[in-house]
Amino acid sequence: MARPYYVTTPIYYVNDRPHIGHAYSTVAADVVSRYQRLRGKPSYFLTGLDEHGLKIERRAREEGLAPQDFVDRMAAPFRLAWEELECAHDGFIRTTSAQHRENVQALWKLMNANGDIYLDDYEDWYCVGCESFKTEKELLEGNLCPIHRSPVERIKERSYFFRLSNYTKPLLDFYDAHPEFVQPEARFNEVKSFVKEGLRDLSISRTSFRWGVPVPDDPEHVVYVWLDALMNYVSALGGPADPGAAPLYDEFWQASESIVHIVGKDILRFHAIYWPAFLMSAGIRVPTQIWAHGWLTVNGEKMSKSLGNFLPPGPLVEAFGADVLRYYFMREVGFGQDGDFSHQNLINRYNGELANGRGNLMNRIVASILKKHLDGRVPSVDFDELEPPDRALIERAKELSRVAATHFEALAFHRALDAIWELVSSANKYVDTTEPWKLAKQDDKTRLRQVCYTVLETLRWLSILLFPVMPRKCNELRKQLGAPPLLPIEELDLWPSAWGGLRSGSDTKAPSPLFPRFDESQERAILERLGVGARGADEQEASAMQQPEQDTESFIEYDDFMKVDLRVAVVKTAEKVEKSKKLLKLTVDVGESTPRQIVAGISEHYAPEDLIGRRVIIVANLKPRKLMGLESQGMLLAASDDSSLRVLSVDEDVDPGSRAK
RNA sequence: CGCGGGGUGGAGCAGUUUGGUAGCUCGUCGGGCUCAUAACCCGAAGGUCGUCAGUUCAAAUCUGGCCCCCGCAACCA
Repeated sequence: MARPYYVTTPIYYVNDRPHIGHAYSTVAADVVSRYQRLRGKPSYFLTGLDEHGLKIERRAREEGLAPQDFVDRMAAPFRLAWEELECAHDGFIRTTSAQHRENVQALWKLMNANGDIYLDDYEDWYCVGCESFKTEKELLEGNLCPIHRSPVERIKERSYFFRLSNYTKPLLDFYDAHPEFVQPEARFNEVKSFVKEGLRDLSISRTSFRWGVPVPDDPEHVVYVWLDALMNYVSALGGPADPGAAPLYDEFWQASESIVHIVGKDILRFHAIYWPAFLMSAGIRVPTQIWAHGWLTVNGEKMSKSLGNFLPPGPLVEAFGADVLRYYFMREVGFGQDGDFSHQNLINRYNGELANGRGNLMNRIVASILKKHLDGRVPSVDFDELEPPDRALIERAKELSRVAATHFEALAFHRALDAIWELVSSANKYVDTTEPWKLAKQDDKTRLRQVCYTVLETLRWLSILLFPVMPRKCNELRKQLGAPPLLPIEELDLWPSAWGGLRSGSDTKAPSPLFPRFDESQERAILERLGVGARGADEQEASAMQQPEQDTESFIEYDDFMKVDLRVAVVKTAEKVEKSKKLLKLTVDVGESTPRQIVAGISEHYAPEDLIGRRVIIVANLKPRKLMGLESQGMLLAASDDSSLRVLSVDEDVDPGSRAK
């Protein structure tokens, strides 16, 4: 009996709008799920939304909405996007659901019962204006709050901690015992080396905002977002909150053959380290595999807010159809590697592979020969009388079907499609070799029937092999072949292995090309409609909209500004800091008796010798701090954007030590 | 000496585990076919496999050094 298969996407942050990065993950999970289901396995495919957190709370307030109303509104575009993309999820989890919240609390209690949670002080950067903690990464240069642009303070807060440090060894043992736990392998190495460094206990509660799951028995605290978010994979199935009353949990978590989390490489650590540790602590089964896929660039550029090039999937689906976009995602880049989404490339693959390759194979037989010479019906043949080329194609189909299956099992979608396209190509060669148009002229009906049937049956095989990737087109193809639509049935493996499934005598349908070729003018029209290549005024305006608005509350007093002691300094020496990627060690003359040592993160933008003699501006009264063991007695001012960084300097006729204001 | 991945014809990739004619897709050029969505099929050109040295009868593949790119970690006062 086939054992269940469970596959998930990350839950997307509801504050975003769906873009092709989300779509890529979701399509991959859908393809896996459809494949497993075709093989007769019960499969459950989960996606959903992360709806908690400070950012949501704040956005809702800005819009004058209750947080729940806000997330309800933001959830709609995601549901629509997956519908448009034919992603047939079985579950759609929202972290604000009662079922999820109960399960997060249940998880907490289990971890607590295991003695892994304790209360302690948490120390981090805090912005008074926001009334919240900031992570180091959020801060602007010079410890400024990204929102208020004012200095943050180092303060302590009570917080619950998870004894993650106790799980260093159990995790490493687990990794050893499960060599395929993280894919691709290179990513697994990263995870292992991170854990080998030793893990520190993890703060798992916050008191700085309310929009989350309250900690059991201490409602002052809200559960840490990742603990909350990760639990979705279990809570969506019913989870441990309600023992004995969660059949999905029993089937797809407890008894599952495979539990596969598809994630982007950016959130691998949470899935490969924290999540198993939480589950071990709670005594819940750990998933079988974390699959970290790569990132897509768009026409060679990184997707970023400042470029405003987050492509929503909707217009692409409208222009090309869901199946074509799905095909492109799965075909273009190796799953696990980074890749590029290029409109031109999509069109090239469409024309070259879908239209000319598979589409035309269909057309040249069904629309033409079959219709003209065999009444448009699937001919009947005696399989014992087939000739060597026919048998060769059949053998090829069987072999490639097996190969494709192997690759689908391993989530190597591009390789699966590679194998399938070898079959398309073999079939086209077969038609050229057997020359059915000549057989028609010679009126050799027997041979013509054999050739036509062989091609038609190959097409039927293709309609199954490609079904996980292009469900709709495959059923259209089957309709044209006079075959019934493909409906996966539990316990029944529908993957093709036996020749001759296509019924003789069935009527083929009036052929309309499944993948009509785009000519040059259509290509241009599509690209234009999608706004590709015309990167002009609109785009700039859009990105200008993204600039932070002037916030009047963030004005500071002149006196505040004067607290910052800016001085002109002459760079005396400069050298790279050993083993550091970004740091330069400088000594500068600030007109004091001894030069100061300053460590600055500019090594990627300046060669040390270029700085010597420069008159730069430094913050002279900044509290000294050690960086990679070296004390920095001040801070060098520099301006930077996405790609470059330039140090501020003054003309030479100002003495070192002069105040800047 | 922090850990890891990679550098293969114009582009994108496979091949490296288990040394032995360097392969695929796209692009370019030539030919064939004419059933088909100007589609299909065949053939050709194009690579000192990052670099230097070593092992070997033989190295893209094994060993060592070096150069370059990219992740992770550290780090950006």
